[in-house]
Amino acid sequence: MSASSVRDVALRAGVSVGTVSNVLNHPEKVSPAAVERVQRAIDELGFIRNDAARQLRNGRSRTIGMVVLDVRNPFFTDLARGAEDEAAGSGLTVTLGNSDENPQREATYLDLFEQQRVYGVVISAYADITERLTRLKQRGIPAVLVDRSSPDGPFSSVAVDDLAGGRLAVEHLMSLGRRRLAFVGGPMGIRQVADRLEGARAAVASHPDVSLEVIEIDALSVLAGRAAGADIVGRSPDERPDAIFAANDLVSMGLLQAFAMQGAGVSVPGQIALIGYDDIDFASAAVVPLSSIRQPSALIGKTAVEILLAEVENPDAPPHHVVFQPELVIRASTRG
Amino acid sequence: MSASSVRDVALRAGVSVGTVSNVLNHPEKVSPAAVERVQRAIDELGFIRNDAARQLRNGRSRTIGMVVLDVRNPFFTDLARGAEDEAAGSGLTVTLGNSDENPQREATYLDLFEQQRVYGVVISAYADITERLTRLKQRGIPAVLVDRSSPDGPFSSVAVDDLAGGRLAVEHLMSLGRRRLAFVGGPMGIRQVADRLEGARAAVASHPDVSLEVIEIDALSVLAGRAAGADIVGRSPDERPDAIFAANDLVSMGLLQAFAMQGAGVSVPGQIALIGYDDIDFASAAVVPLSSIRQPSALIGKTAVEILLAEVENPDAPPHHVVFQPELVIRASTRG
DNA sequence: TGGCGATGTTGAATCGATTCAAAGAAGAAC
DNA sequence: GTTCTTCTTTGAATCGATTCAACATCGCCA
Repeated sequence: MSASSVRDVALRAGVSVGTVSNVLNHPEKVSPAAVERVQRAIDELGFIRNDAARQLRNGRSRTIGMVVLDVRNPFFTDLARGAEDEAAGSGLTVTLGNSDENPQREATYLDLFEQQRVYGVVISAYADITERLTRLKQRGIPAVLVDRSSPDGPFSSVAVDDLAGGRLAVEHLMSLGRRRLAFVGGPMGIRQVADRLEGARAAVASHPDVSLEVIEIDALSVLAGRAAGADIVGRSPDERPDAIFAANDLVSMGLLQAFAMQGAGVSVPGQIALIGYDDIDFASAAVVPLSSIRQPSALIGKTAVEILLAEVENPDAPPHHVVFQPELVIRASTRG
Repeated sequence: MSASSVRDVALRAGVSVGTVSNVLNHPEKVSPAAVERVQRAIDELGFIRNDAARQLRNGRSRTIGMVVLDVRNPFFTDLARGAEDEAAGSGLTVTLGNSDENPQREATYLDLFEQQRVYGVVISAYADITERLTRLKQRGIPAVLVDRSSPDGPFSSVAVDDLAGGRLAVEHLMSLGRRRLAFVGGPMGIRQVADRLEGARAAVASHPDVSLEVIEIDALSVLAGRAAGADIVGRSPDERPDAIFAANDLVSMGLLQAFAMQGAGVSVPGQIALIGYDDIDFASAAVVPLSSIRQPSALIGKTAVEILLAEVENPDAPPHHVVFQPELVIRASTRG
């Protein structure tokens, strides 16, 4: 019934608690005979280490805290999976929190992780949390920002060049001969969104005959995309854009749903060419397979954890900044 | 730099550690003046409770461990979200683990949760883990099975009636006049898959003119669905089924991709009607919007946590078993 | 035989929050 | 002034794994 402790194991094996602990943590320091006896005692008693006690003593937990903007977005689950696999290699776990683009929730998770004295934090930030992260750092908890390039900031980051991504997307749309472009995304407070838009603007800047309308939405979700799409459908045909760059694939899927809806009858790519961002699995399975800007999601997560591990080893090293390049994936939604 | 403890707070506030602890946990037992002084000291020192120490003393953590078959399946993220929201109401957190339909990973997570002395476990089981769960229970850690009806088992469960779901799906396909049905799903070791198939078989049983072919796949993923779809496309047209019931929406999306692929040219629902299971958001955004069997995913998660909380209060109560009824959602893939 | 190094083992001290029996303070009642 | 209540506060003991200085043992060589 009651859990057994190292003391019970020691008693049973006829050794001291120190030896039991050594068997668990530094078996090379213990004689084979003792290891054997302790192992048997552990098995017989069904002893399981108490993590809380280990943590208390060690001062830090074996868990990495991760916060993402939206767990329902496959991009982030892929990211988390990459992080988890890398962490597992060092015997660490990942706790995944979902901020839902809500500063309140984001802060709550960071507080929680601080209470838990997590090993480190990997976060796709929404609000400006420099202050909180600084406090964590003072406590000895390093943080790595993901999906956000902040080459000047005090914290390490792993990101994809969203400016380049935005440029890629819009240049592709222009290469199709489209001239009345629109960007659908938001909230603009999200750095990634702002960067993608900025990249788009830069690409358009050198083409005086091309216009770029910005349609701001309040979340990067299928629902928000669908609502924006319904608005566009409601316009007279000549006021609609002839190509849309959506801030991510969920939004572009929502747009597509609105366009394909009975009675809407906006053809993609005929009337409107459509490109998204992230290249999630579902993008290729949409009504019209969606073009997208691919990010190496799992690799981003993996890299973030690698950096985190390095920072725990060497807390005073200057921040690392890794930037991956995105890749254009062309499918039916921008073809023909 | 170094974190401050209750001792530091007590010193600064000029009270004893007991009083500080009482302010944190039972403020009603402390005089307003003392509460005020302690609060100020906490703020000034930036004191943050050490969870490991609390846990060690309390014997159990404030985290619920959850294991699902596939985090990339929106059904499970919805489930997790429902659980998380309910848990938050009681000041609890949820750690989400992903077994990937892998008994090894599943076991690893359960071990980890046992080490962590989690508050309770919510699991969508893959392998037979009765033994492990029993051990957890002896340790005082209750478990609730989700997405699996086991009315006779020793553990509480929250599920959807998959037999009924299978029946619903197949009856719908038959009502369209289809006669050469196929079930695509697997591995059969997954109870939910087996139940859905059994429901399908039961529905077919009373229709001697209807056949049900079983196409077993090795994972419930888009990829596995696509592979199965390619096989079907490779058959001569008169050997193909005229309706398919897929074990979940990911599989049906994979099938659909294969059918819609250039050169495949299998029309849905013209040549093959297609219905999935779970009714994930993406199902309605597919090439052909997919019919499905809807499960109240968030509600399942929420209910599981409710039961868990009750079991911690009252460990000796007999297991609870909740079964929700699924719902048929008809879309273009089985229309016309 | 004594001395030295190498190798293994010991167990008290430690991490930090919580608990609870005991002591203290303030007030009420006689 | 004394006794009883009631309300607060105190601080040592506790949870369980880990650490590390001190101790024991053994073999080896001078």
